Amino acid sequence: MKKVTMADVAKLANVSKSTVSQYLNKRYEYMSEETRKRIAQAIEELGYQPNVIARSLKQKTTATIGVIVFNMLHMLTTQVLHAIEEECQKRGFHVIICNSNDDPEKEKKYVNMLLAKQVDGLIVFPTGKNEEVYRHLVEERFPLVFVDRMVPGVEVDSVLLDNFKAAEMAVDYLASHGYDRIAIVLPPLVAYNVPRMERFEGFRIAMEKRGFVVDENNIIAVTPALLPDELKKRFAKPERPNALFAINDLTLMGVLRFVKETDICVPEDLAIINIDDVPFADIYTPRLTTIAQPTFSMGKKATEQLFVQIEQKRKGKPRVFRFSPILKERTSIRRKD
Amino acid sequence: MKKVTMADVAKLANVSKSTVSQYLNKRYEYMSEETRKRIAQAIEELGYQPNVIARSLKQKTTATIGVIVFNMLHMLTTQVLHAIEEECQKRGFHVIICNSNDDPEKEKKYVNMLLAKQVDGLIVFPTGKNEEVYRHLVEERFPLVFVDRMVPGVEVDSVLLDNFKAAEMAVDYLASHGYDRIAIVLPPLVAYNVPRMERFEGFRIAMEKRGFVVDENNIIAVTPALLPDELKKRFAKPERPNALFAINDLTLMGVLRFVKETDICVPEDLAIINIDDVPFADIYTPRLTTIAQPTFSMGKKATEQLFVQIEQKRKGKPRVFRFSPILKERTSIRRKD
DNA sequence: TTGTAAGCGTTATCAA
DNA sequence: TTGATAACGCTTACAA
Repeated sequence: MKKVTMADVAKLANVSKSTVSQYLNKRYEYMSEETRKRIAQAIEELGYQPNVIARSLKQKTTATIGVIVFNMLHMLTTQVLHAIEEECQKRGFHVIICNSNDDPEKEKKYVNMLLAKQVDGLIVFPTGKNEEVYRHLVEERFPLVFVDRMVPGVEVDSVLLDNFKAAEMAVDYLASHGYDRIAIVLPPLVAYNVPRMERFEGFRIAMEKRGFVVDENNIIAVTPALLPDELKKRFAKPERPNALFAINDLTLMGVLRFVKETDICVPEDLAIINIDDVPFADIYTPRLTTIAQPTFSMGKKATEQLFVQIEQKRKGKPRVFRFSPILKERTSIRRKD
Repeated sequence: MKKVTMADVAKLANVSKSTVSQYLNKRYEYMSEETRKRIAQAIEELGYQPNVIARSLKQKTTATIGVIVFNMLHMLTTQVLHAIEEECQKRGFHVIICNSNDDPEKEKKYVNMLLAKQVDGLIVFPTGKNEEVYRHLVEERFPLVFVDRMVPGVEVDSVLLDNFKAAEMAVDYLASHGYDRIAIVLPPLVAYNVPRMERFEGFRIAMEKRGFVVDENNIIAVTPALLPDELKKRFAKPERPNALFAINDLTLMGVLRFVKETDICVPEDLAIINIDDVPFADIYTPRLTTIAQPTFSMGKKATEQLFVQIEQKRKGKPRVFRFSPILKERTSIRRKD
């Protein structure tokens, strides 16, 4: 459809391509008012639009970054993406979004495709299983930032929740409200999922610090779909927990489903706290006390950090930015006496 | 960082660039096993990766589409985007995502930037206020699909919910369960927001068909933030509604907030139904009866339709694809006698 | 079966 | 103040 090129404009304006190029790049200094006008008019008349691809080829920069996420439907992802897009928008950059769906093979393919497309940088919510791929990027000093998770063995600027603090916050809040039989609810632990590990470790440490013993029965590690049943089993056993700490929104859903299927009362019989602020926290009964991630700040920071790398190619030591969780005090926990 | 080019590979393999190009494009037919191997090895050795930008310049196709949405945080958006990404992934295409934030100026700027970047097509969740921009694209026969909303006056393939049917579904379900004082809850009506208008019209028509009169008091059109207060005012007046139809998830939130701030019982005092399936529908008490949009199918269809346009440049009459809403029967409505 | 050379639409260098 | 001309890295006739 669109075929009008710089040459056409040049011809119509009776100047050379180079002059048009000057004009487009606002190097007006040595340009007569006269030609400037003629070019402007020619552009207008032809409805000319520069071809960014051609420019990119020459300038070796595309004003585009790639983002690879492991779960597009997750709320954290949505919100961080929103912030990334906004930051890029400010700088005139575009964002290509790819969904690895937690599949390392896809993730790897995407990295390569995006590099082939000459993106200027990459923000990745990593699956955690492509060490060599990322290590290679680091060696090449390719601009790269991790978000949410990190890849063991790869040193890269990373933006993460302070997971230890979040777990500690949960335990402390529960403990200070008089709860003493606290169970943690999470998907099965796997080494490559760093936040999960950290939240679990944070929990264990906080419990010990408080002088609680962590009963093996109170580590409920099962995939969210099986959670309601697993919880029922647990609650059939003695020494029921009186508080549940769900390490993310998905496990929270499992917990709430369980609660709904039983006659347990929250917070009378059971206190609930979780990481990730969910949109219905305020309208649920009781209103849910949660530990929110500052998703917007995290996305902003990740983008800013990527641009630091893009602008000054030589980068210093990679830094890990830990964002403090935010306690949203509502009513799913009540002081117990 | 990456500087190895086809010429380097050619040199190392002792062949010409064209031969390497043949190889890369899998035109092996007239290539000796011998050279093939040499090229493969040279590529391997140098870690060569083709520069897609250069290819795009020549081939006039970027294997990239642009998507402009008016609200990145909306669940519908997230889910449709997910489907779009997946469909594109299958075809080896990438997706550039832009957020117009319902600002027509931004939307317009994005359209132009994406065209400059030579995207092969555009999927837009339109603000509804850029008629000329889109009209121009249509004239140029540029591949374009609208999702969720349409732009009055622009004839383009569009993927939308069957909003009339959705509204009718709500009224019918409520009526058949014995509710007779049904109120509709929605943001203020504006002409460029087609789905909103359609849902409202659908409601009005369905009510009339059922022989109900639509009391002006039962059209609660106010921005979601003010909704709880507005509803309180309404419920202070006589002839309270006994059922509420919220036209989307955001207004639903307003309704639920209102319910929470009062002592109204759902579904005893008040039945609730809404468009958009919300993730907590199942765990809310009572479980929420909703009218879901088939978001995944919609995203898939939009993408397929875009590729139809991309592949056969001459397109027939634009089509509007209306997707049927899906009633998710839960317990926020109970038979009334 | 492989190589030469001419583009693709810009930008950049250097003359004029 | 403006214009030739050579890149940028790849594809593609056409030749050899």
